[in-house]
Amino acid sequence: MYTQTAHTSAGHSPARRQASGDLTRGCGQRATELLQLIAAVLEPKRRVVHAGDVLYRAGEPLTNLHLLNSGLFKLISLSADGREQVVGLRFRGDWLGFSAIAEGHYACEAIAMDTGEVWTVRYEALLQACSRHPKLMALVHEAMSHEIVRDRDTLIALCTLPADARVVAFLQYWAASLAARGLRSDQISLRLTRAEIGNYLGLTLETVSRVLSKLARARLIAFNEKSRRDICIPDFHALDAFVQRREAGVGLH
Amino acid sequence: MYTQTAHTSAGHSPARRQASGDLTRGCGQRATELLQLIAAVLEPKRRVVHAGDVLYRAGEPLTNLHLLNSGLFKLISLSADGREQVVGLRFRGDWLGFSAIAEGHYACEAIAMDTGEVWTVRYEALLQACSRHPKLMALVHEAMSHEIVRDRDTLIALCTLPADARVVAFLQYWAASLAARGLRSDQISLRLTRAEIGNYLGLTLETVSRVLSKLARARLIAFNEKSRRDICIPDFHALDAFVQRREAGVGLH
DNA sequence: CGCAACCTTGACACTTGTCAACACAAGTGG
DNA sequence: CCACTTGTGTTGACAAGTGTCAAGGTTGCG
Repeated sequence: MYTQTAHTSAGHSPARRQASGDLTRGCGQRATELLQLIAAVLEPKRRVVHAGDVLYRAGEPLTNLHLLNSGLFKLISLSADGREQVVGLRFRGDWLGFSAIAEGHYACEAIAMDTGEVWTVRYEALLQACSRHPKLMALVHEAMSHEIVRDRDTLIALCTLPADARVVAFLQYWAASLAARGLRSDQISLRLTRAEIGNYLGLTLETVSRVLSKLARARLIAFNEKSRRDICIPDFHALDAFVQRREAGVGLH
Repeated sequence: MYTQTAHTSAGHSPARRQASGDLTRGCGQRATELLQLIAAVLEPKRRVVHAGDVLYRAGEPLTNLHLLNSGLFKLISLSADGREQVVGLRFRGDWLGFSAIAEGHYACEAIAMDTGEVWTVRYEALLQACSRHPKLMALVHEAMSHEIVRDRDTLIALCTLPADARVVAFLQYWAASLAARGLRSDQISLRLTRAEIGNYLGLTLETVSRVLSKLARARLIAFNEKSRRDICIPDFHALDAFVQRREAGVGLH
């Protein structure tokens, strides 16, 4: 789609897609490592949450950071007129609240999409613990850096991919997140409505619906009989190929 | 349809303008504070760069982080097929390299757009210094958090704003970045081509050019006679109003 | 049963990308 | 000096992708 060419790149090829394959394995381990270390060093407050629970709201002063032990959260940025924008999803091992550190108050709202367990630590206590435990500090930095990278990848997807590729990328991201945590990834149950997915991807709910229908017709995904939010991915490779084809097709002329 | 109005979030969104009055001062101070502390504690290597210099390339192993004392950098993410995506801009006081911490190697390429001075510190040394100096650790965390917030704001702008509002938001972001560092912000000299701006905003260069021409016709901006990359903003408020009107759904051309 | 969410599908409009042509400035080499 | 090239920016005509609007279907629930 963008005909701007970039030769000079020969040296290094990030190969983003591929890299995430490796990334997933390491990630699950790191999550466990982080959780264990936190448990040992900081005695986090543990708390069970249910779908719809609000962990924090935008504007609240930052006193705690949260670590997701299980479950699923969505992060929502609110504008004055009440419109919402989904700005992120969080799985096991992810932190919640990093974005609050800069300004001292939460920049978004965290809502549970499912039953799960949240570990909460005081930010001050975490800072002190980091001073004492270099390993912990390194892990926290890694987690923040990881969030930066992930946001950047999202940005690239939104900037460069057409609607159907975005939806596919979303499914792949979700599946990869499951796989990284050792769960089966060919059978994913989206906890989001079409409107929320569209919101997250910068699309309308109708477009999301159409793309999913198209993918289903092409047998690249299959809906569960009961719920059209439960999606089966028979062949990841075929999905990949689908996106590649779109990119190549538009790119070459 | 797009009814973003001013309050909370800072960053790319038009909302930031109001807040940036306070925020800019704080930001400039923080930058100075950070630079002083780093200079005192870590003896950074200082180095002058010129337009086009490459500070690091994607894939290089992370050993150093960099702090921008003056000048301007662009961050470029390269995909396997050679396409480039501008994923960020960096000004005085900003860090370069945070995204490399997670994976241990740089995730993008940093290219100087102008003459400037870069301070470089070894990442290991920074970690150790953070253990000894809680204040430094807090500042580093703040900086990373700030990067997360900024990326998120960019994301929202790209997801929710139409083309002309994106360009306006980009100009406002640039002006705010200058103002935050104590420079005059009504006279900004973009160091980017139309293609680069479009790339950053998820638009084509033609669209960027058209929007800028339209803004100039409406007297909301003015080009310098010599270079059409030097842009004058006579009235920030009028620019804001332009975006608001677009969002309210009033057609105008 | 009615009601409220949620999802799907179609018709149409509009924003934006694509393609093409041209203008301009800065080099470069004859 | 001119011709030529290269990079950049502007503008127009057209097409494609996506949003908008509207209608109807399904599920779950009081």
